[in-house]
Amino acid sequence: MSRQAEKSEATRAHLIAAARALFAERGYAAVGTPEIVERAGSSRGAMYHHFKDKKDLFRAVYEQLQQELIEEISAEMDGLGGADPMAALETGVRSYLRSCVEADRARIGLIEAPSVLGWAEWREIDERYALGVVIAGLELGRAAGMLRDDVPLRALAHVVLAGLGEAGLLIAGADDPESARADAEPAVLALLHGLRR
Amino acid sequence: MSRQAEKSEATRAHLIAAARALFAERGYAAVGTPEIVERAGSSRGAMYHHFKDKKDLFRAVYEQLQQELIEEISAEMDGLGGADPMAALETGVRSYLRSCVEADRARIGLIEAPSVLGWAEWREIDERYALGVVIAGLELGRAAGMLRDDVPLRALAHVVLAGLGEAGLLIAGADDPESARADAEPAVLALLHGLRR
DNA sequence: TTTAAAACAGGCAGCCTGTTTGTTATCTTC
DNA sequence: GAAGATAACAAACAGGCTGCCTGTTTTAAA
Repeated sequence: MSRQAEKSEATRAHLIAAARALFAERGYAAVGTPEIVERAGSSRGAMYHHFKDKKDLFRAVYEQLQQELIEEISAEMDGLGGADPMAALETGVRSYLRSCVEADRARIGLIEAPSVLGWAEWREIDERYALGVVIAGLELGRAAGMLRDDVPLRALAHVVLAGLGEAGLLIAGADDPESARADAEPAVLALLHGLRR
Repeated sequence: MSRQAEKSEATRAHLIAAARALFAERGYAAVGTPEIVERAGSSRGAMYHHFKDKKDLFRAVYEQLQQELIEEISAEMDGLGGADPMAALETGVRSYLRSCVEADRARIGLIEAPSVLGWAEWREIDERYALGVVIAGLELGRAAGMLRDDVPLRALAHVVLAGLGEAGLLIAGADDPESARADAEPAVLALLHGLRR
């Protein structure tokens, strides 16, 4: 990697990290680019060199977040060996909700992203990450004959993922995240189990 | 009602209506107050007299939306007579999804509201409207012994409502809302039926 | 009729965004 | 290795928007 590309990647990463922290803390609209670049130890000129606009920076933050998320979760799911699809789905749910106890993922990914990116683009990105995992999980469950297959899969995955997201918000926004998790987790699992046949 | 209060209420209503149309069309952040007051045939001075700030105007729009929504839906649910709680819930779901075919409710209530009001306030308002209906519906189902009662009700209501909302977005954002509804409705109903015992 | 207050209108200051122009460092090519 | 080209950054600028503040008019009350 060339010296130039290295430095460039570093400032890019600093900008994303600073934006991520600030967006998580106070939201997209309440944080200005001057504050972001100051925290990143950079300048607005550099920022607008690397990103088309503020929204583009947010998009990078969001994709990073999703990337991390599915890496974590699918690692845990794969750890099971793939014998039992239902167990894998359950593990995925538990893993996700556990990660929502630290809350920046929930705020950026579920509260800010839809309004900043617009629903269409948000959905499109999601499809490459979290939604993709859910769809795959449900498909495996069906292939194993463990889930009812008389419901449109794609729509079902959307609805399930939304429920999971809300559970995450419930946890992330609670005074006592651990006890909120104890409430939210059974709720999501109950929905999932209700899909068995 | 005095002549003054009458006129005052009229401009207030005009402002809310204009804001509602514009927010639904292009989103909260992309619409400025100058455009809102121009469409309302009013002035920024008047707007800041009636509302604390732009967010306060949005809040009024959102509450109006929720008000209309639950009036419509609970009217239909009550029309069933209350004999069968599961049928009432199903009717509520169908009624909501039907209303999402015209899309401003979905965009304002589900995409914009959480980020504009913040999750805590959004949830608080929701609790007085849609979430309240869902909680009541689930409680009736449990009282009738038709729904499993081993899951925290409040969390369950949140998760179900979020799923319902996502289904609404799926419909509102689709090229062909009617066919999207044909996919999304069974998905939500499948989750609901899965909660029976 | 006088006084107070509500309803509104317009202007002002401060901030933010996106663009543009300018400068420095790095890479490539001859 | 020198020179042109390009990427990386910096800083100033214009336009727009928000919230506030100061007036003005209309209505209600005393």
